[in-house]
Amino acid sequence: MDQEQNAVILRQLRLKVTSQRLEVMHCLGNRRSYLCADEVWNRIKPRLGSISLPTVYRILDELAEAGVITRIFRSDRKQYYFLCTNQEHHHHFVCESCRCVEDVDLCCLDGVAQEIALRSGGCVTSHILQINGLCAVCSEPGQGASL
Amino acid sequence: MDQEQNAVILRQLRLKVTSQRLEVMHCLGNRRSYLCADEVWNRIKPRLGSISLPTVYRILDELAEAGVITRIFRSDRKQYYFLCTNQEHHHHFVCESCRCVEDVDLCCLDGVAQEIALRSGGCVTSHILQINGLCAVCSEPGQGASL
DNA sequence: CTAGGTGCAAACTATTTGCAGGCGG
DNA sequence: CCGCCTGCAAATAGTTTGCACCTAG
Repeated sequence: MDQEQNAVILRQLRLKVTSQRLEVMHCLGNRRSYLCADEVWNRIKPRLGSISLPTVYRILDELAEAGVITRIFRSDRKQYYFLCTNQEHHHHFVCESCRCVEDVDLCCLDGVAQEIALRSGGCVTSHILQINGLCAVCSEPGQGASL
Repeated sequence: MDQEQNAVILRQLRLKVTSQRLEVMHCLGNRRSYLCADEVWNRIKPRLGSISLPTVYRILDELAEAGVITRIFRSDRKQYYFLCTNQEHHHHFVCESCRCVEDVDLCCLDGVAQEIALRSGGCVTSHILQINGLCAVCSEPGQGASL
């Protein structure tokens, strides 16, 4: 059961352990792909009896701020969320077809920060790196699930 | 005058050369920082007499699709646009304080694409890389303009 | 018991769309 | 003069907010 681990995470963040928060975390934690707010909502509604959409938004937002879940960028103007347990600094390879996400360990941030410091004197505080493409399954001809 | 260069770009994209399109390009082309749609709108309105906001949205969108301008990511859910003339593959260092943008030539995409191909067999089609921080001026204590 | 969390309904706001008229090529 | 482009007004939709009630600690 991951509920206990999720409860520990919530306590560390000084957030109360509520069934709503546990369900949101459980929902995202049990998949290798990302979801948007109303998809999370629809999945956990039957399990909780009911939960309001604003609550889902609030929970997703606070978990993302805390770094527990990651935002996935897409060109529609919706927010997507992915939960990964990898604590090391890393980035994501996101399949445009089936929405699955794989970890990518390579990151060139050190080099970039150095270049910026040397060239202009600015300092780096954060960065966004997301790789888009087709996963192994979806890049097989005729295999892709369409979004 | 950059109007003639911008007109050439529009013709290459098979877009009609209209005063609205020229003004949007001129507005973004004359700065080292990014703007959102309604900021562009407010800046070019007086120069054109009038222009509608939906037109600004349409122009920004088609220029971004064509790769003439770049989208800048921020956590509010607005779209920001930056025009840079650098045709080489590169990324941007974005100052969180004054909105200025500097080019960053380093990109680890090749390594990443290789890692993904080797590890799982997926293929990379695009990537997002944006470095956030404070530019040289804004990282001086007491210098930063606040957004 | 009490502060933080949730539900509800309503507001907000960035962005999009349909359509009629306008103008660039 | 034809078809792309624009303006207008209205709609869309994701997300946020105010407030009263509730519940975890």
